Amino acid sequence: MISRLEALCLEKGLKMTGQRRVISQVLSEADDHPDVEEVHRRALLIDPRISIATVYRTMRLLEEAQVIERLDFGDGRARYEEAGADHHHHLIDTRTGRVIEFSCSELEAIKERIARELGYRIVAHRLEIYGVPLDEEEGKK
Amino acid sequence: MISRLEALCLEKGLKMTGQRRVISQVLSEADDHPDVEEVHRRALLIDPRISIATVYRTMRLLEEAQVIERLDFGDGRARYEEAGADHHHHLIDTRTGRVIEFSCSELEAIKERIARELGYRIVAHRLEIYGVPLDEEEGKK
DNA sequence: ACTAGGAATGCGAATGATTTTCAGTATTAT
DNA sequence: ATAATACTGAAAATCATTCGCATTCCTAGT
Repeated sequence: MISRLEALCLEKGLKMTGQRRVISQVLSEADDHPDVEEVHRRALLIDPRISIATVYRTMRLLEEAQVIERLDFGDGRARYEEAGADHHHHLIDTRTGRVIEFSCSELEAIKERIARELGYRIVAHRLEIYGVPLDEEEGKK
Repeated sequence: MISRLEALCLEKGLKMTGQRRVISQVLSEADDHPDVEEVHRRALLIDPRISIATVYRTMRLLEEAQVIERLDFGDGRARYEEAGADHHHHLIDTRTGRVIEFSCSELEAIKERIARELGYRIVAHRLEIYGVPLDEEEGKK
């Protein structure tokens, strides 16, 4: 069967190879924000002959085709998620690395307004909040 | 004379060496967002015997001491700015790389609210908008 | 189906930013 | 001043990512 991302790739006219199919499947099934090594690890479970170089190449390809989005949580490696319709942002738990997604239409509106006031059209943007759980804070007292 | 950042370092009890003084001066005088190589280049004009390794070490030291802030505009190298009192964000011109700073108290309030709703206390956050000038858009028509 | 030809892959080497190692030097408290 | 300790320069080491090249795999054309 065809994974969600594979279908998207076909729509965009990308040549589909065995390894791209596997990587598309991995990314379709992911509900987190894996880095390249993690994608490779998961891909190897499906087909053990995929090289990390191919994963890097494919991630770049998919990013350029806007099928996935590259994220950066400041830890030195790129993370990825499916390029969604909904504009959301990330709250990163600095203790555990857990990532919570959220979205806020007010935020979007304010951003648009700020860009317009500065004379710009937004081509991309990102908001990340790094935080620690409130309940753990209490625990420390 | 003592540069603004050098004073800050002294306050924080950092040992002040010749090269740290030079780097502090460079950073105090900068009104842009230089990367490590650029800081090194400017430092060399003041004292030609400063090594890039020392610049890297000092930038990290100053970042940890919260004297400067590390930025990341997605081009693979770290940028820095003086850690300011005012919470501002960056709009990056994707055509020229120019960086415009802006701040918005509404944004701050919304972010705080979102974090609280998710059960977190903010320890850091960042918002970057990447855009192209509106007037250049018109020119293309 | 069958084949040509241009992509895609795998491997290892190359890159670019950053960190570390280590021997020598400078800084600060005494 | 002096000792103890931290800092520096230079080069080697790392880490994530990209590239070069020989081989293999798709896709279009027949």
